[in-house]
Amino acid sequence: MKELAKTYDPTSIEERTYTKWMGRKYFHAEVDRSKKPFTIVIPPPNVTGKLHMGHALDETLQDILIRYKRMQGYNALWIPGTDHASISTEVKVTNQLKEEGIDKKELGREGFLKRAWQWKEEYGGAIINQLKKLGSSCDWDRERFTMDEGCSEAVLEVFVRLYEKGYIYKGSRIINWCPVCQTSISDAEVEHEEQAGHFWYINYPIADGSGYVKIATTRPETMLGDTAVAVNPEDERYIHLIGKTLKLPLTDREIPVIADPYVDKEFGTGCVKITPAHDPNDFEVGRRHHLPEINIMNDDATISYPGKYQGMDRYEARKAIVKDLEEQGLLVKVEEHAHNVGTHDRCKTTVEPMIKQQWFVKMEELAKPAIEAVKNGELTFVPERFDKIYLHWLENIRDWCISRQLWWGHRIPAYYCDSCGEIVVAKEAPSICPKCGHTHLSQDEDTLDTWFSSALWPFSTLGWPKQTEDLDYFYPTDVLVTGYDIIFFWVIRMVFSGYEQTGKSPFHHVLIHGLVRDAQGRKMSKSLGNGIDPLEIIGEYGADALRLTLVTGNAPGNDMRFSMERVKASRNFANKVWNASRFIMMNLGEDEVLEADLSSLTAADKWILSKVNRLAGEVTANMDSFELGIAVQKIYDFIWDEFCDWYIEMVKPRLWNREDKSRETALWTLKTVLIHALKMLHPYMPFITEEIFCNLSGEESIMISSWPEYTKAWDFAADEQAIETIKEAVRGIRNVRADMNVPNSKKATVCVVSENPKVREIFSQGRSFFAALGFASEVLIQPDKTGIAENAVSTMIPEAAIYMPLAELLDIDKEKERLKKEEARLTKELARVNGMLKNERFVSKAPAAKIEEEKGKLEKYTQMMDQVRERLAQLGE
RNA sequence: GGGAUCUUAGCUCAGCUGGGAGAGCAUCUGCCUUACAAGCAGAGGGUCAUAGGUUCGAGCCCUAUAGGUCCCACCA
Repeated sequence: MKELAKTYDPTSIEERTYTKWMGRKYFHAEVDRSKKPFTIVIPPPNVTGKLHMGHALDETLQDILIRYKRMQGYNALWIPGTDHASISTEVKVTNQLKEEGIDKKELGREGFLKRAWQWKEEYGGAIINQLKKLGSSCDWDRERFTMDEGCSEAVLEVFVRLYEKGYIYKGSRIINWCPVCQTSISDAEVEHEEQAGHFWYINYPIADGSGYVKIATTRPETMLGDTAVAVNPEDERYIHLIGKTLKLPLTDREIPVIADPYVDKEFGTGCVKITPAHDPNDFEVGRRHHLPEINIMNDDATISYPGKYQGMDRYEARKAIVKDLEEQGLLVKVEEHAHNVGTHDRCKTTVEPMIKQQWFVKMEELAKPAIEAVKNGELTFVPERFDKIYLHWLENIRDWCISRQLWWGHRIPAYYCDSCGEIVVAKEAPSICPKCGHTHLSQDEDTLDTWFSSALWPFSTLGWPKQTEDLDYFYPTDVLVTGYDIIFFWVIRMVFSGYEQTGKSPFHHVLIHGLVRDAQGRKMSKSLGNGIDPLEIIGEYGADALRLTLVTGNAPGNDMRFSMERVKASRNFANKVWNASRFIMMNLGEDEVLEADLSSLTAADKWILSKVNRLAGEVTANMDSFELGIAVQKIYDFIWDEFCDWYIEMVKPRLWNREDKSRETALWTLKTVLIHALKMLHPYMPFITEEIFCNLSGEESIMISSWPEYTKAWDFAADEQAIETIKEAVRGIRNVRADMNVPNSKKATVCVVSENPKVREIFSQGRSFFAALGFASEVLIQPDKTGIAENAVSTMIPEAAIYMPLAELLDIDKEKERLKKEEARLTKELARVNGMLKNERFVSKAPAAKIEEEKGKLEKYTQMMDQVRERLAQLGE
């Protein structure tokens, strides 16, 4: 047994403890058929990333679950790893090259990839080390990377399978194009934001000179690509125009007026310019009417349409076009108009819809089992409300554009015959064209969306496509912990991929958490500079304090605010635990072996055992239903309020007295209850609990100790009740002393009067600590008021009256005032209870237990009221 | 346009299947009581957004309203 320092210093302990855990391979899990597996895969942080509060929360929740299950005897496996993060990494490497004066394109694909891998090796590990600082008990021997050999193999396998099944196709579709990143992006990557814009009304002359058709647009520059104007077929205003030809201003082209029900008669002018190549709706209309698709832009969003505007940026062209229309008298009017524009979530550039050849995943069939999974309960979200979000997205899903015009990522395994153009999709490059026999085939230049590989993460990390032992045993995983912000990107894609490739949901539960915001409730962001670095918090207050802060008072799916006050409160709790332990260890002898049989325990001992026992039951239930915030709150309250503030104080007189026969049982109880509580706290605060546990128990590690279970043997309801009675008396005494301004140093005789012999027995047994807690010089216990001074101060509890002869201090008026306040409170309570019990409908309809409970209260309050009234009468009221 | 969510003490938030309003911080009053001043003992402070409804009973369930946040959506 070691002496502990006076305040808890996390820094040295955390480092040493984590090294110990790693050395002993506690985090490592192997297939063991004698145990049930419990598996979590980490949401792989980006290799470009630096640990932020969002990660800290995410990892903390996972670590809590893993440590909990490990202690419960499960074979707990937490697989860590990182994501290659195609776009962000590519941007970072490109910028790094730029600083060296190297142009990515000049360097070439191979050279670039070499640099990117170098970059990954150099910086990619940083976040992993940061995760370790949090105490994460990941199996680092199984660390993976979405572009490592195994994951890449899985990607190829899935791509080929889906292609052969017809679920992956290449096609010319309208996609979202980012002119800055110069790549296509998926629908999920487009953020819609409302922007203030304009509505330009423009006259398109009718070719036969019979007038104009007035259209309204928010993007006049796209008119260069117009190939029709559409009206609603039922719009009587325009029926006569259908089939006519219009002169497209600023061009030498003529375009038809067509009818399509897509047009809303009520909106704008009822005439819509159709630009199939630059608007998703127009694209659909165009395909329906076989309209030409005229691409008017280059990849950087400059105008490619031949003529005056060629080479201008899209916004520059907009101004020029508006100006020219105005000069030609074709601009009718301009209105202010707020509309939604799509932006690229990475770089915030306004996305340009464009028609391009891209690879897509056909979603309709794949989505079905994923929808069914939630509907039939194979997959559950915590909290449940995310079901709707998930289902709504899946039920309205569109095909997934998976090709990216980037180099960093999984290159699409499609090969084109240089001679006949045949497409071959295969895991390995074909040496010969199966169609024409030509020997030159070149691979598709594009790479896959970064989420394509993350979608396979729960099984690719376990060895899939090989049917490994690991896969068979650890898959499907149990819980996925992630933020609501990536349900669409990741969760959905993992689920349908899991069903398609493995026939199972990749996990049973999805625990959703919210965002960590700053103290003002703002998102933490680089641009605002309001981010708090988790590592700094760990350095100053310890990982345990940070972890506790992140889970307390937070319900699943809800955002939270992070403030230093809360961190300090957590740190203070760590210190509290530390000092309670220090106290116990100071009192334990050097090599004392403690043994206690339950019959030798005092009521106080049984009371605290009973409490910690019930706590174990409740905490287990809360944790099983992912109510981690509630669970830790209960542990916190137990340790601080019940164990430290009451039990330790109760037990002190027994410890001071070496002769006391119950000293040993007190020590045993202290140690036993503390260990129990530490175990429950361990998943939340792994470091401090490990340090104390090892010092206290001499055992190897709390991590591998067993989780406390509720046991009937420790259920002592009668003793709990007895101690609660004494606590009530102590509270009463403390109140009296506070009200009367009696310092604790001034001790007084305390007299307990109760007609009930059982109650007298309770106080008699708890005499020593009752005296200590109530600052009594002497405790008298008697059946009646014999010998009690007329002017003693009193406080009432059910079945007993407590008197304190503080004659010199007693202010009769003040005493009356106190009693009257009590009388008023009781009157209110009695009115409430009587109101219920006299209500016939309550008595006839409420459950029997509830009625009994209220009857009990009635009795208790009546007794107290009698005592108060009697005392008041005695004082001449 | 659709949907979700929030509105509880001065601040930040809990409150599980409906059964006497809670925590942390802050404020105030006493305490350096031999584990802890990062502490101990107390106190004050809330018509649980508003209006209805269901129920013996509503912070919790239902409906509407107001305000905030977020997500989705092809009205040019």
